[in-house]
Amino acid sequence: MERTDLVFNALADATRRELLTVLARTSPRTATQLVGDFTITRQGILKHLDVLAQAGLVEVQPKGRERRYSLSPRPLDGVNDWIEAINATWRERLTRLKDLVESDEPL
Amino acid sequence: MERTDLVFNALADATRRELLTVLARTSPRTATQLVGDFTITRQGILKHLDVLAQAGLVEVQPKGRERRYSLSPRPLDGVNDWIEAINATWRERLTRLKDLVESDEPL
DNA sequence: AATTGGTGCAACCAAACAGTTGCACAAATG
DNA sequence: CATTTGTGCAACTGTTTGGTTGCACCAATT
Repeated sequence: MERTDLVFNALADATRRELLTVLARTSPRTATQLVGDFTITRQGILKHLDVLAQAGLVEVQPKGRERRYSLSPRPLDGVNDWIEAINATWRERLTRLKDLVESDEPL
Repeated sequence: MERTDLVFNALADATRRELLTVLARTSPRTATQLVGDFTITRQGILKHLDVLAQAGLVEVQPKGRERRYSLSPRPLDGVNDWIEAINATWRERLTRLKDLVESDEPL
């Protein structure tokens, strides 16, 4: 799995997106601190945090015996780029169609 | 599963993203036409197209005995909005931190 | 030194999923 | 009418994954 794929995959889960939202508001936080905001176990949260970290969407900073997680939103640019690429291709295709219709060529 | 969730989930798969890219370039296309661009079966493609349709990212247009699929990129706006929301919260948090540092208050 | 609290690792389970094959049906074509 | 070609539906398989419990470890506190 390459980077872009990891990012999209990480965003595919609602709990993980919620984690990012929480971390955008208040970071860094440890897994145990995050448990309160969710209904699942700390281990469950840790798995999600790991997926997010693999995608580069979250950074871990060990501090004493704690592990503090904070948001790292830069990979989201890649998502924007991909979407923009799709939109560009689509717009260009529409333009081609429009030109074709406006030219008085027969079908 | 609500709409936004369906969209994110649809984008999580590499084959589905590839499908969208192909459809952005050349649509509408039938499932059988699309097979050539991939290594998987028509049935596999159909499953992916169904997921994309559920998310509103693809539209189906029956024509004779064919079923023509075309891109419908509007749900991608929702993704952009979500990313922008995250970025906004994050920026605001950074600003709060900066203000806190610049005010000459003691720690 | 003993206890407490935060952490990671491993095994396990059930559900979801990507992808397949097989078949039956409907619409074009001859 | 017979044949071909595109389609949908259903069943099956292997793998992934979200989530759990249990345990061992390590650092801080007393």
